Amino acid sequence: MSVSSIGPLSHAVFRVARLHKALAGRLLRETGLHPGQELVLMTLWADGPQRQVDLGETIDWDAPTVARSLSRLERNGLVRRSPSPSDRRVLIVEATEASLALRPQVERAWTELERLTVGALSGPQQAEIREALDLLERTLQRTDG
Amino acid sequence: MSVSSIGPLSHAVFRVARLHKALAGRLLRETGLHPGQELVLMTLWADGPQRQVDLGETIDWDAPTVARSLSRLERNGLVRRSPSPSDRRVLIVEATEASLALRPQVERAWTELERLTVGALSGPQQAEIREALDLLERTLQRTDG
DNA sequence: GTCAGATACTTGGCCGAACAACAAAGGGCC
DNA sequence: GGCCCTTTGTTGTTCGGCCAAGTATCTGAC
Repeated sequence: MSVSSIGPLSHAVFRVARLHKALAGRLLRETGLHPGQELVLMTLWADGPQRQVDLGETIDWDAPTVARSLSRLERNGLVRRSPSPSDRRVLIVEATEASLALRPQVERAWTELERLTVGALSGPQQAEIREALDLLERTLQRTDG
Repeated sequence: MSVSSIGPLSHAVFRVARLHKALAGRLLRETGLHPGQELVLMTLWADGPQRQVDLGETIDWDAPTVARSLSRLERNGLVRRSPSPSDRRVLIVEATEASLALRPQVERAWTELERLTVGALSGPQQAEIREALDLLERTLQRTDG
């Protein structure tokens, strides 16, 4: 009983995800960012200063992952955290001015990532794959808890 | 410029992969295995003793990941490594007898994972998604190097 | 035989990601 | 006011995964 004979769809998801993440890593290389960090920065660039918990909600990370990722970005001067005046539990996160220098590179990397992922797929094929992934996501979402 | 507006397909791949892996983690919980370790064991159960590099080839992991994962499995008594008589560089890996006790649970978990991933999808929808993922995989594979 | 290059594996470092356990602060209820 | 529960964020631990660097061994060209 090999892996693919028991769970062909699951195995395919595994492999696609690994390939995709590795590609993202290669494309982000020049920015010095690791896959995932660009999600944080892009969210902060797009939505502005916000609480950590809201950031985590947007990119769907749990609190510890957000906290540690921000610590690393803060250490590299790409992110700033300041206490909220209205609620002493929360920290307001924002992208620093220094981080803006990376924005063009990051957006170029993501555009390229999408281009390579879509590849030579035809319009209808792209739409099909997108629908398929959305369907998978909704199905998996229901298994939570 | 939000993440999904720049790379909707890439973002979808991210989210599906994360949900899927989290689900695998929950299902494997009773076995005490972490997602990924079951791939190693299933390969060894199916294909028998083999070199680390061949194992890595099958599950598509790089050498350091294979080495460390095997160290952990060896520490837990699920895997045994012995030197090859014909080539003193290589180690032959095999699943231990103790690991066989986990086999039914692992295969049940994977069956359940596939069932939940497929969800309520119709036959044609399943075939479509599988084709879509295969197409994605082939496209991404070509970006290697 | 010798030496360069390929191959097999390990280790160190970094990161994302999950779970658990914790501290601090807020909010509602009595 | 005092109490309980929730919310926010942190740290500890473990894991998969990548790159880079290093060791040991094999192989092939000369």
